[in-house]
Formats: sequence, C-alpha cells, structure tokens
Amino acid sequence: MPHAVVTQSPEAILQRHLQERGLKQTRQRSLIVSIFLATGGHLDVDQLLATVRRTDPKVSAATVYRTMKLLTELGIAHAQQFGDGHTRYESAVDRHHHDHLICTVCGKIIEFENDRIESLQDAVARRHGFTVVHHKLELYGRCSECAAR
Amino acid sequence: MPHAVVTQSPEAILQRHLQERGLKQTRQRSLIVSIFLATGGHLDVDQLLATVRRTDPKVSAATVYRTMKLLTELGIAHAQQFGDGHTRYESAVDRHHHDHLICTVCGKIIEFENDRIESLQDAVARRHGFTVVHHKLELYGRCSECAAR
DNA sequence: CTCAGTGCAAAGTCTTTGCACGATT
DNA sequence: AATCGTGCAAAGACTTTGCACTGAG
Repeated sequence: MPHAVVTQSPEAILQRHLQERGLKQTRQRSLIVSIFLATGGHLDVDQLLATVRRTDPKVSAATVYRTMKLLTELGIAHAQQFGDGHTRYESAVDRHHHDHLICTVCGKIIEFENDRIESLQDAVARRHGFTVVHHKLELYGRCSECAAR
Repeated sequence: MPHAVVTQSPEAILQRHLQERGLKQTRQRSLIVSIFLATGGHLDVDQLLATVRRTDPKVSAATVYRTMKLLTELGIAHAQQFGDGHTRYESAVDRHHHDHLICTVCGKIIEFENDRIESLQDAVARRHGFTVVHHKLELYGRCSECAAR
C-alpha cells in the first residue's frame, strides 16, 4: 500500500505558498509553472515565454520574469548563470544538488554529481575558514558528438 | 647570475601584441593596463574606471571596456562572472589555473587550487565523453570574519 | 468589492557601437 | 599623412517597474 505521506507536487507546494502569502493563483502562473516543470529545466525566459505563448499568446514577458522570480523565492526554482547573459532556471523540487557539463558548441547541458568532489570542496573551504552556502561547478567543453565533427 | 631568458613583463607582452597587430600604444591603454595589473584582479569596469580616473579623469568607460576586451583577446586578462551582473577581470599573466571562494557578505574573493578536484573533474568529463576546455568552480558562503558577526 | 496580477511601455543596468575629433606611428 | 583610438551619446540586450485595467478570492 502507498505511503500516506507523499512528497507534495510542485503545484501543491506553489498553491500552499500562495495561500500562505495571500497571493493569487492565476491562469498565467499555473501555465508558466506547469510548462517550466514539464520541460525539465535550464530554460531561459525567452524559451519559456515562447512555449507559454503557444498555449496563451497574450502572456507577457514581464509575467514570466515575475513568476520565475517568485518561484525562486519560494524555493521551487533555482536561477543559474552560464555566462551567456541569459538567466536560466531549473526545478528545485525533489532534486538534490548537482553540477553541470556544458557543451560550448551545441549548448547541451549534462548534469552530474560527485560526492568526492563535494567533500574536497568542503575541505578546501574549511581550510580557509569559509562556511559554504552554495557552490557552482561548471565544466565547459565539447560533448562527444560535437568533438567528433 | 640571473637567467638570461626571463618572463616578459605584461607591459612588454602588451606592446609586442600591439605591434604585431599594428595597434597603437596610447596613454589610456598604458594607464588602464598598469592599474589593472597593479591592483591584483577581480576588478569590475566601474572599479577600474574609478581608479583610472584618479589619474586621468577624462578616460571614458567605453575605453575601459574596449581595453579589457582587448586584453582578454590577447590572453593578458581573464573575464569572469560571479553572478552579480558585473564582469570582473583578473590577470592571466604568469598565473596557473585556480578557483574561487567568494564571501557573499563582504565580497572578499579568495583563490585556491586543488589538483585532486581537478583530476576528479577530468574523470567525470571523460566518463561523459566530454572534452573540457575550461571550467569554473566557485564556493559561495561566509568568510571567517563575516561568520563571526 | 477589494487587492493582487497582468500587459504594456517606459526606465534601469551593463555593455557595445557609430561617429567625428584627436593622437600615434 | 594615414590610421587607429578616444570620448560622447545613442543603441542593444536583458530585466525591472509604474500604471491603469483585469480578475481571483
């Protein structure tokens, strides 16, 4: 039999946060969140807006910016900068930490995790008296397909 | 007795590159480069411009942008993004690779290097068929002084 | 019915660029 | 003298914000 306490769906988390803050659940917000979560991440605002507009062409960029900012504050999304001038977002729900391999030719982004690297990072920080809150590890290069060309 | 072949000074490197390309050595370029190298790095354009203007108040931001772009192309400077929306530069002359610890309270930036982390990164990349060209490892948190408060 | 949300356009940052004048080779 | 470089202002790219209207609770 299924466990009684299941992880809340992102939609439920969103709804709870909205209610707690007296914020409203709107058509636009629901649409943006569901597309954001369905697409899987590393999306920038342009991509998200384009997808959203396939369903509702009247949604504005400002609303997407505002919604993603809200999701970030609520801990549902993480903002990330890969240095191309576009803020990208990925889901923060039911995910543990991971880092990124980024193909500079085709733009492909691969996620990975490596506990030994994490431990070494902690050791380095400790040695310098730092308390690390978060970190960023990005490996830029060519994926196998692009290297083959 | 000193070695006959010494590492060229950054100024000499700059001058050689300029000559090779038929570019000119100007008062502004010399000033910006010497201040950039003397200050030690992790400077953004605002800080650099402010310092430069203490010596020559008429230097424009455009010139600083253009000069730093040039230095980056020549391999004398590296541009870096720490996520605050300001491009920062550090000297690339006579330096090997290193990563950064960044205090999110006071802005202090500490450099470190760790060969074991580098090896593990290479291993991860290899496992994914990636050829890594460069990488970025940044640990964000509180330095000992800011943590004490 | 009230207050938050949306769309639009304007404004804000940081950075780049067109142009005429100025400086280096 | 011929070019490249500079300063200034305008233009760009991305993001935020003011305002009046719309819509959720």
